[in-house]
Amino acid sequence: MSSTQTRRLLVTSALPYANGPIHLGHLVEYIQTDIWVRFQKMQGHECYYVCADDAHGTPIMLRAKQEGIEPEQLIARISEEHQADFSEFLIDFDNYYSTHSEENKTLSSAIYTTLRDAGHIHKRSIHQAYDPKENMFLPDRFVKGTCPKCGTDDQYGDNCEACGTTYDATELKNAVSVISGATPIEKASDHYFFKLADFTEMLNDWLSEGHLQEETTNKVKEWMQDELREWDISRDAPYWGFEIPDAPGKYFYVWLDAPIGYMASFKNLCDRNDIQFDDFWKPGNNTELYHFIGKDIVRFHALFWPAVLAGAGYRTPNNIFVHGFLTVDGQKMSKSRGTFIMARTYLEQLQPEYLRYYFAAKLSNGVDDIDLNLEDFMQRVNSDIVGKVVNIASRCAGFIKKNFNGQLSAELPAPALFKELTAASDNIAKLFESRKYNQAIREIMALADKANQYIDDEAPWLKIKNEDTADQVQGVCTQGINMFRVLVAYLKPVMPALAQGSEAFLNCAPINWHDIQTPLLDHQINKFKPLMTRIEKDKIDAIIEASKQNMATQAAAASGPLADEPIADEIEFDDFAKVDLRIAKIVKAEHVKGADKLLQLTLDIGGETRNVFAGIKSAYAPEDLEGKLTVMVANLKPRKMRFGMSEGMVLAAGPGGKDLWILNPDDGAQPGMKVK
RNA sequence: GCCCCUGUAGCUCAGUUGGUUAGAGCAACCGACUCAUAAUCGGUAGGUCGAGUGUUCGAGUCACUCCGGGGGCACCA
Repeated sequence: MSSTQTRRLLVTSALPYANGPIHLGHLVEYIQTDIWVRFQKMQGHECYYVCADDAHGTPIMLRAKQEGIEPEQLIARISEEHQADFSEFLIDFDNYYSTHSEENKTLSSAIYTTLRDAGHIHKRSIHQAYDPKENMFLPDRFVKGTCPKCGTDDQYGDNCEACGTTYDATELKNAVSVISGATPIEKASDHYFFKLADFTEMLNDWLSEGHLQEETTNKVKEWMQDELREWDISRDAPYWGFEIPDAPGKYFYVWLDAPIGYMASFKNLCDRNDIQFDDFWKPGNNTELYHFIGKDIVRFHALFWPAVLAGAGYRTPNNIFVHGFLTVDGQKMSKSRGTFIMARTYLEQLQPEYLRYYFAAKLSNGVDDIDLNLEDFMQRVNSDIVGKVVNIASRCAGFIKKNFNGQLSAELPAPALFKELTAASDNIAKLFESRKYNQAIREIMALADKANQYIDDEAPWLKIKNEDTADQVQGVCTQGINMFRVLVAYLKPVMPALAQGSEAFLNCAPINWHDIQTPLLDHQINKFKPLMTRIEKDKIDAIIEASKQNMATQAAAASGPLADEPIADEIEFDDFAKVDLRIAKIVKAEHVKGADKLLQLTLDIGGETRNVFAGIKSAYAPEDLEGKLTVMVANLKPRKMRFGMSEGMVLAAGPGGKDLWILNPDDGAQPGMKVK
């Protein structure tokens, strides 16, 4: 790996959406990328790391409206927050920009125009749900109603969570706009499509060149088996984004200008420095382009993006590095459990490098999810970094300072052992290069164990007491401190601040990958100060507690139940009276084979029993329900469901998932009593 | 529903093209040491490799089924 050639690399992380704060899930990617970039730079390569806020799209437009501000104000504020979080996590972008920029507008328009002129854009009319009150077309996620197939209420406009049917938003029954509560109408509109199928051959070739991880290639090939459909790249006004040059009232869909945002951010960097943009984006140059992304956006990056680039005369990426998602304590991050942790919440309690180290210790080059196990996190960081690595410097520094005036010896007493550590350099470099950080960390820690063993064997604390051996102590500790220096060099991409602190202690120039072959000898070092302290349990508890509270206040503010689901239109008393609500006793509750969300309930309503399927499996175990009283709609027309007839409906409140609560009458109510 | 990934000691993970008594770190326990941020060193113990069936002379490693976890099924960013 001692490549003497300087590589030229451009690296990106996915653009965070300018609609909310950075959380630990996001950070997996930025930390993974940052480590890789720092490693490349340490190798002496010319490497640029760019990113930007993804600042367009309907959700941002709506959120700004809700807050009563302009979208520009919203994205400016979010961008500031994002950048503060990244910077404190030591994510060292060469440029952090926004997709709402002149550069991006110019590039998006130019790319679109080229594609259009080459015949890759197709215009046709489509029918879409339209909110007559807000005068806007509604994305599927902004329409809710009753599933046309199974009759489940409160489903989004794309597919039914209960029966899994997919449909158009226009097919929903009793549909309402999530924004205004109005009934959407169907309206035709011209949309612009990118003819992805034109690039089928190009993409097949590109895939077979082995650019992607094996798992990703397989996934994309699977998609390629179906005919590649046209990709809708336009949205109707009102929309927050760039207007399409030749189509007034039509805007680029956010997913078109977002990846172009990578280019725009880099363009902005080039214009401020002496870098040739075309060297990195035009074909035929000896530069490398890499995108780090999560597995949720593979489709956009591995199909659309290369096709768009190729169609517009640009180069395609060398690779797209896909990583998995973050789970916390083995499960999806959860707001109610307090494991939906914001970057800011973490930073208020703990240092960023703990997390950088832990992620590094778990990240591989695969797409598997990684788990942040909080107990393990604490133990691992404390043991590896504080107990093993930093300890080496800590236990040697005192002797050197006290007995030898801070002066290192002129030679190493165990050069072979030192060589053993430095000889690992190539292998560790190879592991970083191939993003097997977990293996690199394992190697580094094994070396740290060797260093501690050496010091134990030499027992400087005994040697110092004996006049015959006291002068050996300088050598032993010099050996220890030099081994520490090698370890810090290996860890520097992961823990740059630790490295900086170590450089101050060692009184040496910034450590790079290749210096370590030469030990520091006959050299004055500074007083040792703790370079890293242990993680304490109460800090972690504080993070969980604060995360729970965050969510509570956030839920209460902008996106409360009333905001999410506005109160429906007024009704007459007679309309209400039609609904016959009865107290019901749950006599039996059981799982339904094959159903993800349903429980089958047997309800006693005072002499009569009803069979009801309720979509509450995510929140209740059958045994928790049996014997309970609740409220049901008793005169609802029986509905045939996949698993049988459902003869009524149980009333429950809440957004869904774990957060779902069935109604409970006060004590004294009896099965069959009418609720009025 | 269809599809993908995943399930190895208490925890986090290694386990190469199927081949001898399944490995490591942390935690636990015992011992040593006291230079060091209750750090370090040596040792001990701990696993029916999610469950079952199959293929095979032989399976953690291949196939199928089931169970648990994560995710995808575009127009949602």
